[in-house]
Amino acid sequence: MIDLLEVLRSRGMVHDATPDLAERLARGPIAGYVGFDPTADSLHVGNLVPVMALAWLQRLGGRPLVLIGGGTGMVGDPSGKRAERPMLSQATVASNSAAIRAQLERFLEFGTGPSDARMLNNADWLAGLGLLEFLRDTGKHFTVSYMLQKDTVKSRLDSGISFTEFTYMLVQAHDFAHLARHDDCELQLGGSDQWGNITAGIELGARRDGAKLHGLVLPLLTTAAGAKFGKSEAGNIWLDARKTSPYAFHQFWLAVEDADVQRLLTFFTFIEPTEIGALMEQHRADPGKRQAQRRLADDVTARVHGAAAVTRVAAAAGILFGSHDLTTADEPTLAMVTAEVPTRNVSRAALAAGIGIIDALVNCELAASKGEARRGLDGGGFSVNGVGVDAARVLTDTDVLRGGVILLRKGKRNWAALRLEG
RNA sequence: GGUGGGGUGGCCGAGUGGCUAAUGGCAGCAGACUGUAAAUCUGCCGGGCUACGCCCUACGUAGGUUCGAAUCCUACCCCCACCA
Repeated sequence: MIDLLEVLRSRGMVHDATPDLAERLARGPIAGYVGFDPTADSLHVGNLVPVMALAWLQRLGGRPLVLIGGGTGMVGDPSGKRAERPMLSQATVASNSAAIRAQLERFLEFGTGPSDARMLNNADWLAGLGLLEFLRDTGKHFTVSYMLQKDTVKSRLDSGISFTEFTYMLVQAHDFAHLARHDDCELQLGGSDQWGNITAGIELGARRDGAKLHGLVLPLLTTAAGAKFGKSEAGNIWLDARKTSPYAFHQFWLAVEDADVQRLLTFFTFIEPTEIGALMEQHRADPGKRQAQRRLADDVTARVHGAAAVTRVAAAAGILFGSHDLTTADEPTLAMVTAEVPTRNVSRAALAAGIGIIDALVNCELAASKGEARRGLDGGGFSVNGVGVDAARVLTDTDVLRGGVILLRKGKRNWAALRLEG
């Protein structure tokens, strides 16, 4: 039987793993965990690599544990000097966790069976943990020199690291050992930056409890251009449809550059490597068709937003990017488009009086400020119903298309709709 | 507590009295070319306005000197290194 390590390796998803993991996997299914910060009420695509790893773990018979950092989220990893990490209230953690769980259900089967996923919150055991108890049971097993050798600490010595951050690895180690004791968890997965923290947990398990624990870290995903993956001009690409519309989500994957598609297909879909190979073959034969990107976008969007969303969104994109003349498009076609695009209402009266293009653009958030709108207009970056406009343009009733909308566009692929109300 | 260094726009990093809304790089946005790709070239890149000009806000914070300050002075806050 193929094991987790083989599958992930064949997909280039193993950055490093503890040496005995292969042997352990050969003996049977394993429970493994990944930690997530409950700092937002949604996951974003950057979080998806470990999620996929957990999904593979489950597909191969293992039991995925999702650890919500309700406790560590309060102290951990304060980046930036001014941005003091916000204290999350229990209520926020609870609602964020619930939202994250709902998203994870798209990838994992939750339940109580032997290979069903479970969600845990480390606040449950960290909140009541006393300092003395922690120092005795966990701190005692680590030397400072061991901790100083960790890259995460070493690289921070010059720029400064607080005691809290320094201690973070012990808290995470404590979590791993706790899960090992109480939930038979023998494996921790995470990004490659987690290696030090994971091995600390393995150390603790071995020294204190005589447990044999394992770790596997995934590569840090960057684009071919070296940029951080998962951001667009609008910021993070979220799984939550209210934060990133299914249309925008699908577009994000569709616009991926050639140099990245193959890797993204292997990371974010369950498609077999041989099939991906064949797909890339097709893609190279006619890159302009973007078949690989289409497959990627459809696959991931279907998993996150459902197959129906893919159909809708692809149809809308076909119209928006096709050679359709929007001014003559029929109502159903336009309805399909406007359903996928951010929409603002305008009153009949306001439109009759005429709406300046600058105000309209700011109003529908295609421009962040009037100045930005003006500059964009000067550069020829905006269009109304597919026709380029300048700053003097005023929107009136004559711009209203069938179905009562006006379509505004910035650049090639940022759309917004004004809907006539009443 | 001492000594030294430092806090500039999303990030990095110049700038030591007016020519500075602040060089340069990165990131970002738009245009051209393409394939909703890359590369390349071009423009933009604090905000507002009844605009070829004007008004706000901005160089850690608060005062001060000056016709004029990111640049000088004072106090304070914060960060870093070494020492105690």
